[in-house]
Amino acid sequence: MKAEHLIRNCTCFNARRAARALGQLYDRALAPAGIGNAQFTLLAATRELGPVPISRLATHLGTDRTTLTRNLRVLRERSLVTIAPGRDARTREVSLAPDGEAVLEAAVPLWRAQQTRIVAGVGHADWAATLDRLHLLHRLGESPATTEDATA
Amino acid sequence: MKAEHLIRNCTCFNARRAARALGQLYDRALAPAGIGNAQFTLLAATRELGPVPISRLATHLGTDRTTLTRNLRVLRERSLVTIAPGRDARTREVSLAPDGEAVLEAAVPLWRAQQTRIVAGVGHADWAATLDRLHLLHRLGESPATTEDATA
DNA sequence: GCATTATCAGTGTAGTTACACGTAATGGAG
DNA sequence: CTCCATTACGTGTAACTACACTGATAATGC
Repeated sequence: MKAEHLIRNCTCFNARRAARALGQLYDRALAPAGIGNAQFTLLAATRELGPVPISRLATHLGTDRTTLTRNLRVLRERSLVTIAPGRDARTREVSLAPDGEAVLEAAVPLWRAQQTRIVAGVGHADWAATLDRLHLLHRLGESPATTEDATA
Repeated sequence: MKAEHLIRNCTCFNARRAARALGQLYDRALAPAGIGNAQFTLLAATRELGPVPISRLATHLGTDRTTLTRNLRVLRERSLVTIAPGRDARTREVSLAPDGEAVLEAAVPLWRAQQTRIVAGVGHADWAATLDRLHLLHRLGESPATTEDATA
């Protein structure tokens, strides 16, 4: 951990750089469907979770709630999702609109092709392990404390 | 790869979610120094590379060149970096300003503490492997083709 | 019932990110 | 020396991201 190679070893920098590169890659793959990787994720999650309150969606996706509010606005303006008040008057529930279903159907094969290329690039065996690492990093970020250093 | 758990297996989504979580974690750790993780990276890279043209910095950090232009503007307005024309009149070279040195010096211990927590959380042995995975993902994103599928 | 607390959501503000496009300077080919 | 491809850079536009703050509704305690 010499000061000279600080960023080369920074977990945060490397994770974010990898995420940027993958984001661009998936964005280009999904371009024919007219959506980016973030929107794809949002549409897919909405389809999976059915009518779902925004906060629950945010928790599920690991994004800030207010970020989701704005990201949903873009999809809503394109009629890809609908947002309606829930039974609890505080909540607003997100649903996949017909146009959103169509776009998602067009996007899934494009996503699958790109995903397959990545899995092949990493190698099938290593890919599962890679996904596990990403899950672990996410979990470490979510639970900031982990106060017991586990004598590591 | 059932359609139901599409995002759960998406390499892009998981990488970006992990990056978001780590970004927030490092942001909070660096807050006392008055900078975020992206700015920390930028300052550290500038110190390492000395007076450096923007494009070279962009290549080095894996960010878009135009993104760097704007991110540098923020640091420049805070007098953390200086930007001067290079010998080649097309280039503009970035240098770490005195204030930037001070901020960076204050930030490094904060960074190191957070970095250590992450390394401990992942486990020393696994951490190196994790970093390798992130490097690989970055590389896969950078070279989109990798045309030879290696019979995978 | 009423006050307090907790939950859900939006806005103001600001930083990060990248594509499409345009501009200026360099370096060769002729 | 001139023309042209290449290189380096900025701007317009738009999306993604999150914190601090605010308002509205629900749930709980008395």
